[in-house]
Amino acid sequence: MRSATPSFSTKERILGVAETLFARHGFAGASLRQVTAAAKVNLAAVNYHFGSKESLIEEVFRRRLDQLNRHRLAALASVQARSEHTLEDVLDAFIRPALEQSMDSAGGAAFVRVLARAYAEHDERLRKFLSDNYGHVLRDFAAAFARLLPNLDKEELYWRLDIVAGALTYAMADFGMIKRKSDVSERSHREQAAQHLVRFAAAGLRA
Amino acid sequence: MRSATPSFSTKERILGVAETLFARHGFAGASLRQVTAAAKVNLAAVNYHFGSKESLIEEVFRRRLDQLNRHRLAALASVQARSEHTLEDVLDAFIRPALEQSMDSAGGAAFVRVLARAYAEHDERLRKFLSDNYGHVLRDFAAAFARLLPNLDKEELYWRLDIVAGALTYAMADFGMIKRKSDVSERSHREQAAQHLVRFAAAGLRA
DNA sequence: CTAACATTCAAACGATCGTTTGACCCCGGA
DNA sequence: TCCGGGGTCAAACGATCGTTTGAATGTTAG
Repeated sequence: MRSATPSFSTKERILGVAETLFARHGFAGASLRQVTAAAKVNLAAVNYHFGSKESLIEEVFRRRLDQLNRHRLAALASVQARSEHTLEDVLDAFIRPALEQSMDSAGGAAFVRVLARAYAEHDERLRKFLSDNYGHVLRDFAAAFARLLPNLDKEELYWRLDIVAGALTYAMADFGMIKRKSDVSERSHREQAAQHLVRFAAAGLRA
Repeated sequence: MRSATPSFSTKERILGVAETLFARHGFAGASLRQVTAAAKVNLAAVNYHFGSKESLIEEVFRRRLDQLNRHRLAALASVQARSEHTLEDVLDAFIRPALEQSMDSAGGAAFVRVLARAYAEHDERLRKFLSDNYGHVLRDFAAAFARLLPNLDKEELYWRLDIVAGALTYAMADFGMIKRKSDVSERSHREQAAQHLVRFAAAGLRA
């Protein structure tokens, strides 16, 4: 009776609210007092459960990225297991898991916006954390792209992957704001969105 | 180089330093005390010359965007004056002025990173300010794209323009960090970069 | 029941935030 | 010469920041 959502623990409520507020106001812009107030928990709960604001931020990433990158690597492995696969297949393996996550979980849509923020922030600590924990995923995909584009020299490939990654991150972050025709369901809308992104990125990589 | 020369007024030094620190730490992350210390001016100078931190942020944008968008509109008009012009021409009119600015002025490179931050921030006040003052430029370009892509319905076009704008903003923001071959000059490097971006974006829009 | 531990709570810590104040300096026009 | 206003300055304002404390409460095992 103490809370409207007693099924969620204090830790989980903090993570969920922090995700939303970090997406909306940035890491420096959202204060722990705003987070704990919205989560209906005591201010000290953050430092008790996570140790510091910095660690809370990392935990917000870890909770989603572990699952997301597992799905991405699985999708990539599935694609590469086939005798033949195209650039579009690899791009789909990268994009679709992010779209799925932004759909199925309530905070998933907020998290892709957090990701876009992390992309824009050039904060050294945060970049190192992401690179240390999830850098191997991006390297695997880069290798897959390199195999499919043998005529492109390495420097040029990295160039384009950088643009593609930035474009995809921004595009996915803005998904929640793009109006859709009312006669198509949410799922088919995202389905179309994924196909558009894949074709767009593939055209850019092959140009 | 001559960062603390007395030939620059207090106002100009504040604007220059604020641009750099906003690019590095964000609008909420860079404090007025950091700005005024780096600019070697008194803390109160910001509120004296600009009124508030919010107004300082707007002035940082205004100083660069006025010139940037003037160049963009001039380039667009020049392109459209020709009897025939392609998608690549219009994209070039949008991209090249930004690249020029990021090259010729010392703080220009920092400013495109500030722009990328503004893109990631969904702050209501900042978006309204930018939309009110520079929205007509984007509308002019959107109309030019629509004329060149008559088979694309409006909804799909806005979709792709959103992706393209995000990709270009991000790519330009990261220009300073992309390694270039040492045997090509800075100018020719940017020249190649512009061509790559244009071809990449055109392929995505036509896909 | 009691002891031991886990969690929550109100309150306060020192640091830093944006902003304001009022004295002070410099300098061109009476 | 004096005056007055634009500019700079150190200092302080109240608010808010992340973090810490110690007591109160809840939970679990012996």
